Amino acid sequence: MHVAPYIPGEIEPKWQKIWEEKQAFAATDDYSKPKFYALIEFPYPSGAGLHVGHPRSNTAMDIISRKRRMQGYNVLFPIGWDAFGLPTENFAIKNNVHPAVVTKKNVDHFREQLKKIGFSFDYSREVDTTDPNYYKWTQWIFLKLFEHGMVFRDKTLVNYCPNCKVVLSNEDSQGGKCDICHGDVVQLPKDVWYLRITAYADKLLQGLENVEYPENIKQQQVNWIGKSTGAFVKFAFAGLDEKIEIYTTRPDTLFGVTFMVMAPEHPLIDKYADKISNMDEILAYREECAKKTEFERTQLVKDKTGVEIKGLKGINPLTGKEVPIFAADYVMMGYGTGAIMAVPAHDQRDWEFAKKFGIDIIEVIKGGDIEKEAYTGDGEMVNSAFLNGYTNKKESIARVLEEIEKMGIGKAGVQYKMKDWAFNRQRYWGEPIPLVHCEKCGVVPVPYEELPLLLPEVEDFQPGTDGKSPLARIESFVNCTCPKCGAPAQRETDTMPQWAGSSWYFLRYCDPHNAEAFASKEALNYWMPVDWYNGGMEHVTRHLLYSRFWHQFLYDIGEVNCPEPYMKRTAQGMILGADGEKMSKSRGNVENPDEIIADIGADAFRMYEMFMGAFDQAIPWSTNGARGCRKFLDRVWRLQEMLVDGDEYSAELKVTVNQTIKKVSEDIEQMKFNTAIAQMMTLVNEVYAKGTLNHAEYKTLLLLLSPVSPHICEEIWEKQGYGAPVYTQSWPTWDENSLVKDEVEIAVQVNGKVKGKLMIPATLTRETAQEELPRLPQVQKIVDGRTIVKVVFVPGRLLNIVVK
RNA sequence: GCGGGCGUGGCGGAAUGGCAGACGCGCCAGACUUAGGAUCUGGUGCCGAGAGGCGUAAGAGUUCAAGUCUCUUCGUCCGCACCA
Repeated sequence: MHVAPYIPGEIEPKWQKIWEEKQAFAATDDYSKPKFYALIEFPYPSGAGLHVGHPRSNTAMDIISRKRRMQGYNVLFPIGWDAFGLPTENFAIKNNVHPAVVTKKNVDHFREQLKKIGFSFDYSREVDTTDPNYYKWTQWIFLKLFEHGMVFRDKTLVNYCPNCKVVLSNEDSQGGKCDICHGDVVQLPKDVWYLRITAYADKLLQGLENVEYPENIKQQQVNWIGKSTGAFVKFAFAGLDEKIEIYTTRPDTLFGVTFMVMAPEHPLIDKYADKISNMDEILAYREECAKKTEFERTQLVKDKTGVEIKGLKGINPLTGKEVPIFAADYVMMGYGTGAIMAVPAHDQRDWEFAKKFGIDIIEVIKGGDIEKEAYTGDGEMVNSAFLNGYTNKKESIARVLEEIEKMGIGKAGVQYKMKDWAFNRQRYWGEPIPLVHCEKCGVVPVPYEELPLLLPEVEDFQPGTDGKSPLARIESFVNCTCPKCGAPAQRETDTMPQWAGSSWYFLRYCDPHNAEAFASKEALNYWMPVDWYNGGMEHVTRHLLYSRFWHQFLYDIGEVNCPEPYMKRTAQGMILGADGEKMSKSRGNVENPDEIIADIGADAFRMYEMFMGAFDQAIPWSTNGARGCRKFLDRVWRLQEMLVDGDEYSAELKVTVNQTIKKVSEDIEQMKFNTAIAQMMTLVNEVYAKGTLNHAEYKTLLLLLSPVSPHICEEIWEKQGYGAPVYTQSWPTWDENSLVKDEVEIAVQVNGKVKGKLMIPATLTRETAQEELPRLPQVQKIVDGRTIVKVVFVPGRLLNIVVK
């Protein structure tokens, strides 16, 4: 029988329309069924549209979702738009259109592109972070955070991008570069709203123990949080009624302190400026440090700089000895207390500084050569009064902590590298922060019933040169009455960062149209936590941390039922350009999915995205490789010409079909899509070698292939009259007894080297095989008269004969 | 410096400690044909005419058996980085 050619351009739109009309993939509110919540990071709808890298995550979770539906789960696989953000705003400014107009256009384009790939999203649950019905609840959660003391205002040095004219969080300025424009970030003193994420540092760490994340993701989060344990110790200033607190992880080396260092910006320097004889020099040094670029701070690390603070001396609280104090930029204001005790004998940085400035080095732990470098290992304590003779770091730390606590000069403590989350942005296209500044009452939250606090319409979104948001120029927005006392007051005019809306969107999907709450308790109890969340590595120390923080907070105040939002997290590898470089417009190596789909069809595109290599690894795009997948689908299509009757698997194909069901079922769960697809190719190759296949075999192949390439499977299924659509069918199961052939070929080895092959019955037991196989003439020939010392038989694999 | 990976054909990559290179791309040969970005069949790690030998970054070790486990070295990628 001859079939018409396979034309994906015709069948794909046809099935996409059918799925849409039938609401084929809408999650139901039948809470009695087992649920499966599959999540991908909702896209930021940029003007550039999708490139072939974006759908990799979606395709993987789409395959898993489609399979789970066929396995009887009530699957929630939603999509939405993370649409607030600076790129849109910058585009809007440049082209003089409203960001909302740009956003709508981009969202429509993204949705259209995604639909063309045939993802089984539940579009009825779409969310959009810029929709007032959505950001009402972003603001609501913010107010809850405020109510519980998790929001505070502080004037500190902040990361500021002069190009984007915006304050950035630590997470958004990693490596000293702005996350949006990649320009240099500078440190400026500024009044900023912070979210107290550090209060959740320990919970964020502990929570990792109960979730299934890859080790590298856990490690990155642990490193980012950067917990260290140590002690806070107070050193007095000689001749002054003032103490300066330092943080150290090595209180056991207190007797080795020969100087102290303060960050150049330390406020105590200013407080005692009149006692300092070289204040001019210090101010000049401070200015010099502020000008240093990130490159100079990190790459020229070895060259320590600093200035002695003349007129101030520290007193070692254990010895009473006076030590000099320096201002040096290897100590930073943002970590610990901004001041340290320096122990050059046992800290390499202090050692380098001491060498350069000619400061004493006192050994308190034996075991190294402190003339050559600092010794940080274990050893016998010396020159340390009551600590002398201790040899174990842990014990000496415990002993000294006991002593300083008794003396009231210090205490054990912990520090984190993670800092509180700088939360306000001086820009237009974000959620307005629902706070009011009242002269009498201070900062007053907008009442819950007034939410959403709408983003006002403006003519001009240019960021202010005065470091203020464009909202500050709109008098009708700024001027309001204090919700508490009714006096005239001013609104906060900064907006929230892009990460706000994405910190809880997975909760809204559970019940997206709810007007009374961000989601009903019933919906949350049923759907949460997310069962499987796939996304990019670039979000590990931002979105993934922020959203865990918000969720843990909502759990603590009883708004959600589970402490961790995501049970399992996986990450896809990046798709690189054909040249092996990251895809970018400037390199000209971007592959556009629309063109690929026009060329080979969405089904082949989806398949290649999964077949090209290990899912979690970066991989270069190859259009020829993608065409190989199209060739395979052509072969699957032409199987229609080879059909014969039969409701049961044929004897010849039974084993391979069962193996394929098993391998595809198991590999999909482990995201080993490439080997799952390879196995289906093997099956099809075998069918071509045989020349025929029956309906039972074809049906199974179509069911197994349907999560990867759904359109072609539906079309063949319909053409062959196999009944209700594939997406409503059950996932096939395999028969354990049909996984091996009756006769198997094994390798015959001598001393571990393959010397020949042998066909044996698959049922042969280990005992019988080891007994009888060596006696066979063909085996004897290989052994060649040598003495057999040992025989190892591995069923289905090999026979190894150890000879002398 | 700290943390986490990864090193296998011309290329992308397979391999619960058990026949290295599945599957695909590319390439070679043949068949077929209303010459196509078709399709089908066979071949394709390296050396060698062949028998055979050698092969998973390098070296050692454990084992009947190592790409896989252990140690050392080298290379490479990612993240953080003067974090006291």
